Amino acid sequence: MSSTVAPRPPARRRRLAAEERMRQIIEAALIEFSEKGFTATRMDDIAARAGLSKGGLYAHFKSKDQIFETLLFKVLSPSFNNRKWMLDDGDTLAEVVDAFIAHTYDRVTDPDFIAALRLLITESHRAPHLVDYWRREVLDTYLKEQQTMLEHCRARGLVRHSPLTQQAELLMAPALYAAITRMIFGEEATQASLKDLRRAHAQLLMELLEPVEA
Amino acid sequence: MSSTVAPRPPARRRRLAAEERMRQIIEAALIEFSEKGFTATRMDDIAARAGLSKGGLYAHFKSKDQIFETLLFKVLSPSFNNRKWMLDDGDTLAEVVDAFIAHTYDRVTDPDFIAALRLLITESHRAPHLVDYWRREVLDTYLKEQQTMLEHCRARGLVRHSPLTQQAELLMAPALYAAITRMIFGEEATQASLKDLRRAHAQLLMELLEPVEA
Amino acid sequence: MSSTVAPRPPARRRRLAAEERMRQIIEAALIEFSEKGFTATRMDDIAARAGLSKGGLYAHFKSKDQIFETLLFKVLSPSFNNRKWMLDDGDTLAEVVDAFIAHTYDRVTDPDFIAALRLLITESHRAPHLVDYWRREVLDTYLKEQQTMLEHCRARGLVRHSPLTQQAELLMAPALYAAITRMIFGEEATQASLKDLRRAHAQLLMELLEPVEA
Amino acid sequence: MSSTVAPRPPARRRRLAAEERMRQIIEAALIEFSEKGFTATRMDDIAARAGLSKGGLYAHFKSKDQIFETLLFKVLSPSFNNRKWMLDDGDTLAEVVDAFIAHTYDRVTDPDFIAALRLLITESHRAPHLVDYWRREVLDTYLKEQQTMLEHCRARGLVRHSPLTQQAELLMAPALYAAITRMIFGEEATQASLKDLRRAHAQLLMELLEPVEA
DNA sequence: CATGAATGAGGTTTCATTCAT
DNA sequence: TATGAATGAAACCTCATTCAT
Repeated sequence: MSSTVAPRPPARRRRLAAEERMRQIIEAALIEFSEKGFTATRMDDIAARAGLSKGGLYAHFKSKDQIFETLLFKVLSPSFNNRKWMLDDGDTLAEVVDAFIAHTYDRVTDPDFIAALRLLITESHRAPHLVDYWRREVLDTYLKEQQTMLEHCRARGLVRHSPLTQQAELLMAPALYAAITRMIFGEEATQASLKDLRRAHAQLLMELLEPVEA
Repeated sequence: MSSTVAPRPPARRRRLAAEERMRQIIEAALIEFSEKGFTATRMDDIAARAGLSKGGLYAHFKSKDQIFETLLFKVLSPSFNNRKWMLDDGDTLAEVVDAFIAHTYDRVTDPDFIAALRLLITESHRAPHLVDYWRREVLDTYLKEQQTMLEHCRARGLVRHSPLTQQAELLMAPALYAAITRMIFGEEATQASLKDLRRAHAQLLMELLEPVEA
Repeated sequence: MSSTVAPRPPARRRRLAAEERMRQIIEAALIEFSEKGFTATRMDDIAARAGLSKGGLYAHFKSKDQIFETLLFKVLSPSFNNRKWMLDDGDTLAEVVDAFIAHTYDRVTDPDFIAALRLLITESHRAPHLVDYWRREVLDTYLKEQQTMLEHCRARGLVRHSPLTQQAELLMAPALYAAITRMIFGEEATQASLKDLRRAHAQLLMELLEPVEA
Repeated sequence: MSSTVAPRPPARRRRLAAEERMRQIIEAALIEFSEKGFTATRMDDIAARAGLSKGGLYAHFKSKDQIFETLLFKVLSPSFNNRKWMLDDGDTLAEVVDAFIAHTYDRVTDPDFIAALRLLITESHRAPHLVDYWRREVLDTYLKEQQTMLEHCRARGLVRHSPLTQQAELLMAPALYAAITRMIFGEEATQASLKDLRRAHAQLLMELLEPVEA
């Protein structure tokens, strides 16, 4: 891309606390790995984005693999996925659905989330143990919580019984569709269709959850 | 030099053999690229799976990139996506939905389809022109056809108006969810949940499309 | 040493049978490893001496370690040490001693032998299993054979009983002394003292083995 | 800044500490260099063994090479080789031989001596001037002293004329054999054979030096 | 056409040395 | 002085590509 030789700014040596540097490295790695994949990402890429030299990475991580594992561990920890997808309580169905849609599509347009999801799809095979753990302890837990919340809303007469209340995955499937589309076609190319899908998604939830009138 | 010129071998045969070899190479490349990504796949890997030596590949393709482009071109051509996702006509809603679900989940469990989708997510940025073309000429066309078909069914009183009839993506979003799950967790680990999701997906379609009784 | 840039002869690519190349590589490695030690030897050094490029080495050996192990295995196999140290039969004690001394000091001045011994001293810890095997199966066997031969000569009245006939190591200890001296001080610096030592060594054997007159 | 100037710590003490540190570093370097060779030894290894950090080494030595030279200089100085190999005077031949054997094999089992000898074999080429000096001023001097001592004993009728009295190297060659064996096979594996060799060595000296009865 | 040895560019990793703290 | 993060120059190794056979 940029074939001009960099003018080489002498780049004064900056010494940071190890913890801070590690944070920067992991953040850089998330972007690079997600954009290009594990193998196509060079240590130089990560180093440049983290603002130190290639060799400097090795003061904090033993290997490229270890950077990856550390990164994936962070990305898969419950705290990373900060509960914003959650269906929440509310006074009316419209409120509940609107809040859910808002949270969900915030997430879908969050670069860090897209990056993490892409990482999971493309490179999760490199750390099967982490992925197994994540599925059992994070994803399944989240789905069960959703289900419980739906039951709760149904008990209050806020929603009706529907396939969604059986399989919480259906709640967010359209948003995943949007995320994948974004991954493949890019942000700009999917701006418009995202809005349409989001609106239709909301309508779908309303239609499926609206209690039948007596 | 001093010997007689070797008789030209029958051209027809050789040409066929070459074409067959190329098919094998592309098939091998699809699997390897999809499993490991473009950069992590070695020419040796493709060669081994295609049953010839590394050097032999270069008799058929000029470079790794050319293999990739040829492969992506095939994968993105309408013929690869052999129309099985299509919502089809039928006599009752149940028939229509059942056929759609059957076709769709056949696809989701087809290794070649999973491989192609993964390739698209992971490596599509390597050939933006192909992806652009595919979106416009194949994907959007397909979605429009779906929409038309839904209109047709509605006109016949087979389905009712619903968010689905506005955004055909919603029709298959749960199946995409299943496909992504398979990609991340593998075939074995998602066998059971796939069946549940499939059933719930069918119910969802029924509930959303069933005409309201007068 | 030679700070001038090599004029880079285009070095036509020569394709050899794998076996022949491996022989050349091992021969080159023996010299380089022995001269500089394992770690200080670069793959480039071995490659240059073997007449191919660094990358080419990896067509024949998986790693530097594998080159080393293969080399040590060859060096420690009985065939490498071609039995020239052996005390042999003869008609008179002088003949026996002269033959032994000749064989032994031929060995001590053989660059390949010096290289192997140096390798053994400096780098044997890298392959303890090979060294263990060698001690048990090669060295101890050789010492036992020597002892047997001494017994045989004694039975024939050719030599008398002496500490040497109990510990065959004493037979060649002075030659090892010479070898070590050569290693430390180099060939040129030890030329003269080698001759003196050799003569004294022969006299020592005569004096210790000469049967006492009745 | 606003506080009182720190009182200068007693200069004497600090200087001593530095000297002690250097001693520790050199001792650590002897072990590490001897075990792994110069190139394979990392500054970290030396630092760890000397009980400070890598950077700390540079407060005392300018470079790895300087550590090495300083070390070799110490190891090759006459004081290091504290005269224990010397053949000494005595009242009877048995006494002389026993003392010599005791001193010599003490040396052979001294880890520092083994380390130094190994260093000499492996890495002496890095400081040819030191080695040259050592050969001329230390080793040859020592051999000459031995020779003189043998002459002295012979004059007293304690020993007879023999090849040993011509080439003092023969006196200790078997001990060198033992040392080399120890280097290659390790301490444990050579415990038993060392005792045998030592006994035979003593007998050999007796047999070669015992004056002939009139 | 096919093979696989060979090349050379480029990637990961190591490590002596420097320097901010 | 001491520490250890940071640098940069290699070193090992990989792999797309070429080419002799």
